[in-house]
Amino acid sequence: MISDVSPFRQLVAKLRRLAPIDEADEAAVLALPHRVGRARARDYLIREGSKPHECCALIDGYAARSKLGVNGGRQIVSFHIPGDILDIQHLFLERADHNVQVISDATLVWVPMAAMRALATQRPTIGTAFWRDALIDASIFREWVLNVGRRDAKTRIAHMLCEFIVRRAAAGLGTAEQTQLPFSQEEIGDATGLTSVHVNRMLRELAEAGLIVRKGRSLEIVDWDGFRRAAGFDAAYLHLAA
Amino acid sequence: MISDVSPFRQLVAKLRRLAPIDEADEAAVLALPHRVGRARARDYLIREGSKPHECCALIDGYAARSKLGVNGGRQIVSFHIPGDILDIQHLFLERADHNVQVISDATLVWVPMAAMRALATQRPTIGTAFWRDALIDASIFREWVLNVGRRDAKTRIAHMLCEFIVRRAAAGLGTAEQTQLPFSQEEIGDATGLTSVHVNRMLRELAEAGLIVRKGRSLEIVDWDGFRRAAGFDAAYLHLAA
DNA sequence: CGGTTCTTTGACGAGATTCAATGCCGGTGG
DNA sequence: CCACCGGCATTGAATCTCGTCAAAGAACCG
Repeated sequence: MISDVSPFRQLVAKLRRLAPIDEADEAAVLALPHRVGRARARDYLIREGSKPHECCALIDGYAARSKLGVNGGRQIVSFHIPGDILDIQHLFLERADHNVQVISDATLVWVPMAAMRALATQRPTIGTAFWRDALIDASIFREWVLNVGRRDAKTRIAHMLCEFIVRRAAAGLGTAEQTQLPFSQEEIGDATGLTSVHVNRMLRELAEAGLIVRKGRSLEIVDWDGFRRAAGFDAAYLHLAA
Repeated sequence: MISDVSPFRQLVAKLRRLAPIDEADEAAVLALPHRVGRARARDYLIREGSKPHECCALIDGYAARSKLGVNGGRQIVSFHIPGDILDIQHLFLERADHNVQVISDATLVWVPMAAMRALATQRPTIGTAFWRDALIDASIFREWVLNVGRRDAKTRIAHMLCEFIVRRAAAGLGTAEQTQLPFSQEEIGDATGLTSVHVNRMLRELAEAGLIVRKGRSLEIVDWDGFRRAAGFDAAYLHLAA
């Protein structure tokens, strides 16, 4: 399929939200050597222990980072939306310390790591955008430690969903009430440190409280303010204002 | 007290472990404008919501990053040792999204943020070291999400202590058997998402298993291999080899 | 349609929290 | 030097949240 839209459109939009990049910066991104790829739900993009030589960014679909516990249990440590760079850490770290998987069918753009590194150094504003992106990622991980460590199951699930919706909205991908959340209950469990069984029970309670509606396998928020309040969600840690 | 040792000695050593910095790089660090400060156990260095204009690094003592839950519960998200930069994130993010507290009496060096930022851009190798430091921090946060989300209480505590000991050893601050761990049981609980009561019970079991010895308020590992095995600890995520 | 994946529900058990009381240690001041 | 005090550590009992196991039902896919 030949498209008149650059595979870097979402990425450029994201970088623009992170730093005041100019036209030369944008041109440099668009000129990056690359290939576009597709992946199907559950495909691995990066495996723990590997040494990635390409950097990939999401064009369409959703992805998750995860680690495996000794008992075989999976812990998802973050979710990603179109425009996100999925492995900026390998600009400066050789070996992957976690897995990256898509959780829906997805389209991706792959760029040689060396080209990304060169871009970051030759275009300082883009370098700053990369820095901010990595630091915001770290802030999100900290919030997840708090989420999993100190919130009860219902609040925990709601908080994780709030974050996803707010990030999605900030990327111009739809408001809370419009968003169909793409997670299975098992994925929600793996992200919150709960079992899918318990996630199911909590979702039922959230539905009984009139905050969400479950339609088949996906769910929607119907009372955003109430939901946000139930989650105790404060978006400050996302550092959305540039 | 006038000292012939630079307040940047530990920091330079750390940067050297992260990237091949040369003598000019080192000279640039040593020439940084700065002031040395002291703090007492439990003092705050950075408060959530503030806008730091100085960057601080630990010279002596220990520190922790923490966030507060709605119910008032504290979640510690990382511990820090001498040489660590405590707020590299504020090079590119305006507002603090978490607290930084010292957990023992400590000595610190403060550098204007603008000077640190200039150092990172004018000395590319130091910039790389900063990048690696930030990315390794993020890797540690990911491991903590897994730790708190998917490991049982005893393993969780052991894992967190293993990490601390290994990082300390990597900084040349003593081996496992020599190390007197400086944590109260409440701090261990806040770091692992447990109550101090339950931490107490788990420490007793670890002691009964002959892995640790508790002396008054501090504790020591007596069987490092066994302890490491009990924790299921694999140091890969610390990215120690440069 | 047939198989697979995901959801739902119940009964039971385990692990962690809560509450409350006691003991220990180090520091401070009389 | 001793008495007191505050911060931690320790312990037990009762409780509760969440996990485990198991089975059945619903939605989606080719």
